[in-house]
Amino acid sequence: MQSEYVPAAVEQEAQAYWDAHRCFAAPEKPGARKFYCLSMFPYPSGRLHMGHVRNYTIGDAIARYRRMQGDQVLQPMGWDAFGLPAENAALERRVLPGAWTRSNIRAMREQLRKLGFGYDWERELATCDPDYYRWEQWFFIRLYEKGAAYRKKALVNWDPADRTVLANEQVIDGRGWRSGALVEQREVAQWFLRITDYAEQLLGDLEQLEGKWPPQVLQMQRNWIGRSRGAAIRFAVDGRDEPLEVFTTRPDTLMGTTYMALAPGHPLVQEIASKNNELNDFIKQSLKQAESEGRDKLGHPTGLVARHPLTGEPLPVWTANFVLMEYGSGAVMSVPAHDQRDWEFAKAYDLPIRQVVAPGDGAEADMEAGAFVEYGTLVNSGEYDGMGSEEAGAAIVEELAKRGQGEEVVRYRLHDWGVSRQRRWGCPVPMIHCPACGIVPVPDADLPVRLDEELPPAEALPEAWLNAACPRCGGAARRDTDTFDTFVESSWYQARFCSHDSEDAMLDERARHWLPVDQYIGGIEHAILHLLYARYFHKLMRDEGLVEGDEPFARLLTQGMVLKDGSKMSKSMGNAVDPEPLIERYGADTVRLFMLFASPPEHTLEWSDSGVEGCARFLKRLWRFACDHAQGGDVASVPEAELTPPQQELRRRLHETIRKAGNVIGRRHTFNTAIAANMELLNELLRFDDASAAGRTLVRECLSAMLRMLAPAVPHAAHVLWRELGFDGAVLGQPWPEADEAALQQSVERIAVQVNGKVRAELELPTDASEDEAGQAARNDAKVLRHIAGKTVVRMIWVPHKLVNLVVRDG
RNA sequence: GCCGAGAUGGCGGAAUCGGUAGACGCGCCGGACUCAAAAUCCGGUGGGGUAGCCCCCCGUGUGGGUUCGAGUCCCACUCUCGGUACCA
Repeated sequence: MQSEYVPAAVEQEAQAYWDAHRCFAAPEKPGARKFYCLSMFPYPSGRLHMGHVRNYTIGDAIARYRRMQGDQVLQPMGWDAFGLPAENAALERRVLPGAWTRSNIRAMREQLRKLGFGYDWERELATCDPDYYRWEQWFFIRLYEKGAAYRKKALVNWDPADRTVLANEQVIDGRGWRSGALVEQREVAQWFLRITDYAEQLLGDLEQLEGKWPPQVLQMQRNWIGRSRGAAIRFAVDGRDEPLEVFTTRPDTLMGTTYMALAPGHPLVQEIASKNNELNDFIKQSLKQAESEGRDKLGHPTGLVARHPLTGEPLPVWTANFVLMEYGSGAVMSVPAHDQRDWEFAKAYDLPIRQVVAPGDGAEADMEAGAFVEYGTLVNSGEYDGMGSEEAGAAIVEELAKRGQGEEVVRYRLHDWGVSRQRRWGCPVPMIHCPACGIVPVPDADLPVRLDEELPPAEALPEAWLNAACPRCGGAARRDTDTFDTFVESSWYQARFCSHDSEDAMLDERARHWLPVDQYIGGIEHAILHLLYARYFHKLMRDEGLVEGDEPFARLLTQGMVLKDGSKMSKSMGNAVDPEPLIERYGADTVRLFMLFASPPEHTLEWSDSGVEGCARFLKRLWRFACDHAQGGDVASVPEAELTPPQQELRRRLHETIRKAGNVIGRRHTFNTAIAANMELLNELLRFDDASAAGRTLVRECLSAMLRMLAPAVPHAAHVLWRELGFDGAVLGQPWPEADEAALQQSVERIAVQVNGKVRAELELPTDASEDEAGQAARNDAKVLRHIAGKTVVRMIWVPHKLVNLVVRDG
């Protein structure tokens, strides 16, 4: 055996073994306890970054740990392969997006293999494979057929130079991020998924995830869905048939309404503006401005007059820049006395402020200083005077309902999900537009609608691709030219991994076997969009009978960012550390060990070159120690009773380590402390100088347990050392070590002695010492005596196996 | 503003049932080996007092509280990080 640790050779040997024995293939075994461990799949940018390495190291360590617990583990890997960078690369380097993407996948797959992650590569998928997106198209058509997908015109960011829709993130200071052209708001017909139909479930089912997902992720999802309960109230408008509907969470303030405010994009405003130049100019101006809090409240009167639903009082109708078309109905009843924005607007345009709620404690609200926004007691509200806000609100809604002018409603911040993208490198929308029949889905038999991967994205789609016969009437028709948002692909990949090779169905019984994902691991940056969409898709698939259960990810671990010099590692910051040279220099095991040891998974991880060195040193020490032991030849096993006290102590330390490591990994995934415990144990072993048969037996017991405990973190070194030491089988298939209760027993133990809560001495007592014995020993201790001399012990606290606390008082 | 998480040595972090704060690693200091260096090994390392570590005092963001005993529980603050926001 090589007494010097050469990571490259070690890692090659271990990986060759795993490959040859298909160790990570995950067949379905009915009856076995399954564990589906999934790390968020990467976008194939071409190279792994340190964030990937951390993410996948954590996932792999958990998967390997569960396997040693006896679980049937599935851990797949794939590629989130559609997206803009491929199109940009195509434009910049004259390559095809598909070729570029696939070559990146090859490079990154090689990097993942070098790191020794235990993936079932037979299930690998890329979302740009027609076999994958075919089922996405199939499923979209099912959604369309049941009304869950629909097409409507929507305002979008339109880049006139690149002739495409841009995501909000791609608009910088009102200009397209690539073209630099001024972005226009344009109405374009787009596909939407009716996620708002599931808002209530998406919110309610978060309860199932309580304690299993990080609390901040649950809260972020709740905020994003943004449920609010309130009232829809309709105000008649003079000279119009249609009333104006508003949404308010404060119906109790209805009597304080002094004007109405509409979003500049409100249809009513748009209509009037077409005949009113001044108003039209105002709208144009206000639409141009980027939305931001704190900007001045600007408005313009529309000339319309609305009627208060209870009093009939005339209320001027304004358009105002602080009213959002995207929330509620794009119109608000303005109550300047009790809403700060309404108040500021009223001050700016000299509109009346009428207080109708007074502070509940009888204090005066200063209407000149600002709005009084809290709940309180009603005033100036006729029959509602004296009621509390909640009671009054309910009474007012009841009265409105009686008159047919309003009712209680629930509103969400969440909007339907616009999934159309005017991009080439994405999943084609499987729809045909027929002049006679309208929108007609592509028949299932004709799926997938394939992208033309040979066509450079800068070139226009050829007529041959665009033209299609209408599946319904057979007439000339055109294909939909949009592709899906790439978030659609990543919303169901976890299910397809289970049925990766199913040719006649999107999913099969294997998906029901493996789902839900038992442990999902990924970055917090996906806390809202990806995780919300994937939860939504799971419910859609459930309602189509494809999967069972309400949620796709039973447990979620969000790993912290990798920092260097205090800020996130990134190319743009210039502080990125490339994993590859590090693996070359130290080996995959050292990199993995550092990732797990430097901090707990959820925390940020501060990069440290010397920290990596420290991990490398530990592995070298472990290696050398194991080699030295192996060179000592075989050992005979010796009955436990014959152990000397130092041997017994080492054995106790071993089993304490086992207990601790199992505890912290199983309960909290804090590999850092499990590794630290093993480092301590190695330090003990290095001090343990005992070449007797019993001593060597004991060392062997320690090594056996240590290699198993370290295997999830440093699988290659553990694999080779396990074999070199002549243990049975491969360490990968071994059970996790179990702590031996008998070994944990000790005859004497160290007890702290406190006087008035301060530690003053340490005692060595028999483990079975009684309270009286402990008290006596404590009082007789010289150090303790100094602190109790001349005082009265009024009380003694006895915590068995831990401490004695003498409570003393002067005199 | 609102929501969430957090604050422990020079640094990353331990101590998650209220019971010896600072495990483990890094860094630093001293020593061994060496012609020398690297590597490796051994010892020390919260601050202060002090005849060296025999001991004593202080110490987990700040100020109070509960308790025999608080990093841990309660109240009030400060700061940091993350998310989100004219959401009616």
